[in-house]
Amino acid sequence: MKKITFKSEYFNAQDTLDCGQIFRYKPINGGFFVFSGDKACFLKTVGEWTYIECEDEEYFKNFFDLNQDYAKINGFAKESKHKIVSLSAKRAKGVRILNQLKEETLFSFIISQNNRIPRIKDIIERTCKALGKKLKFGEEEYYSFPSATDLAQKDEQFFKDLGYGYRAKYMVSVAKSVASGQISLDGIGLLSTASLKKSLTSLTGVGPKVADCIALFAYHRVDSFPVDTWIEKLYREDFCGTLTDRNKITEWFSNEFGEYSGYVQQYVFYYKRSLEKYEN
DNA sequence: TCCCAGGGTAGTC
DNA sequence: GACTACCATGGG
Repeated sequence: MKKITFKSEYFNAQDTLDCGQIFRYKPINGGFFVFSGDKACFLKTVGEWTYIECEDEEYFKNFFDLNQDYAKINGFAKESKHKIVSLSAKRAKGVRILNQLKEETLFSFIISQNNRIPRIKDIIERTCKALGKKLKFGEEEYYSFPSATDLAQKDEQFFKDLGYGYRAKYMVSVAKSVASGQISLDGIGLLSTASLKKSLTSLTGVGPKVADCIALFAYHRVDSFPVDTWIEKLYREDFCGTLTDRNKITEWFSNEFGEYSGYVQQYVFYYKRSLEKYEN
């Protein structure tokens, strides 16, 4: 077991995990088990220090985006003329954009459509338990995220029984497209962000918002700005926006924040949702 | 009971 | 191109 120790005021384990970009993690002893594909680690933040315990050091260094200059990123957002952005940047300064696996992110965000985060987590956990490999991280048992090939062998009823609802048919269709090589998730990584999103939305069940999330969380396309119901609400309430077409709202935000779009989006998404939690 | 959730598809005009 | 009904499920 290796231990990576990292000092930064721009890394908070809970804030990074709890902002809807990742669905497989589990709190323990003030820290978290974090799962990605068939790998696992333990993550804990104490003050400005963050500890990562894992076997595959290089994988998790990249996973937690340790090579990015978050002082610069957060600084950009803090100086924004938009009050909500600078405020969010201060409150959510420990949020980072993870570098997640392509297949896992694709299938996870297909589940996410018109759904709630706790329920997304439950469905993914049931899927891993049903199809993943049983593994151990220290004393902790966990299941790997199943491959597209494994998913492609199941029918619509299988996914319905796991609680997918109407998304079951999307899983069947997309799993077959990926498993058959009809689309190469690595191959499309060579494309421009616009072409990458176009390729992703060619899959049944992947629309513009889900494609934006995959581009951001699995391909690190930080010029993406996913617009969901929360962001649309924030756009109206905090930016006094008048556009109603989500594609145009995405375009507006991307033009406004350029190469920092993805980071700004996570800051404001986290802040807006945490506000709602405290109010209720 | 209705409303909503990290929306997308297919049909209509 | 834009508008809209419909899509499962579960929590508030």
